Amino acid sequence: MKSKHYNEINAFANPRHEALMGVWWAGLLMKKRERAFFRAHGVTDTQFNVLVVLEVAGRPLLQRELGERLLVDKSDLTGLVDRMEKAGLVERRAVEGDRRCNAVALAPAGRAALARIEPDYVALVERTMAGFSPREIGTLTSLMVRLHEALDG
Amino acid sequence: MKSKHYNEINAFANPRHEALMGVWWAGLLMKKRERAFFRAHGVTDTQFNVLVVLEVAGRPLLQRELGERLLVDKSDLTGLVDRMEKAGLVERRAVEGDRRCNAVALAPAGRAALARIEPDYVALVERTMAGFSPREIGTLTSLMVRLHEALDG
DNA sequence: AAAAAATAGTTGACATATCAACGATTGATG
DNA sequence: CATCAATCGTTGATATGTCAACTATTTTTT
Repeated sequence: MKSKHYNEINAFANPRHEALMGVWWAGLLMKKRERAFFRAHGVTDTQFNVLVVLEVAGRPLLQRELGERLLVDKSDLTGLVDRMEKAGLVERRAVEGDRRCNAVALAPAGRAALARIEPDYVALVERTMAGFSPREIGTLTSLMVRLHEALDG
Repeated sequence: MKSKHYNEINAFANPRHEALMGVWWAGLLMKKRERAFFRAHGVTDTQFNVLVVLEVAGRPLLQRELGERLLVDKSDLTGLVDRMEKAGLVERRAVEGDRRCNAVALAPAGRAALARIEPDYVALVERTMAGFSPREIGTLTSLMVRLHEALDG
């Protein structure tokens, strides 16, 4: 991969823009790297995120709830859950008392995929962040929290 | 938009993962916000990036060069340049001495779009980062540079 | 309860994205 | 110079992502 041209997009010689662009660029690099990593493990990065969210929630989630947690549009969830259901990773269940909704639940193949992939994923994260001190990790997290508020709040 | 569920994906109670996830999340929020911003200005975010890269380069670029600078796959550039050419934003030019390549050049509508959109975009960036001190901006940029190396180097 | 508003999910149109395979060309090597 | 390898772009298959319009079903209002 090896991208060399980051500065060539930083058109505005503006420190604030440079910082924001750095975050954008890092997000793009992470996305690409994760896509390759999860592909080698038999799922897509988005599908893995769905599995993790279901695992953390500890209960089936409505497609709406999945969308909120993953910042995925509801209209994309239809196809995403379709594909995951076809692969046996999750299953749709009827919801008592509201026939508008589906609950999406982890299926056996989904739990198996989580158990198989998570250790490698954690190791990848550790390796990536190995060069940062605990203090720097804390600084980074708190800057990101404030950036989320600036972007979203 | 207003996303509330960031922590619910942070499955691993791991500070390094939390920091990395923060960057991932911020990148996603930026992507979504920029998509809406540029849509309201009549282009897509990816297309605007193409225009900026061409402007900064100051010369027509091969599709390959565009791809390197934008982290966009060459096979995606075919369609991207097709759509931008159809919209009059750029034009393909033959390259002397190498009939394999296209050079992509800014067209008048592309320059006009840049002139029209850039001021608003800069203002958006300024507004987003207004809550960060110059020192914090510097810290953020240097953390991002190191993260790029960890992800890509 | 009847009408109106809100909600969950699907569908369709479009724009990104990735990878593999391919065609045309050019460069490198013997 | 003849072959082989590398390069640039396109195409096709698949997966994401966005938005708007639509259906079916609750919930709210009156």
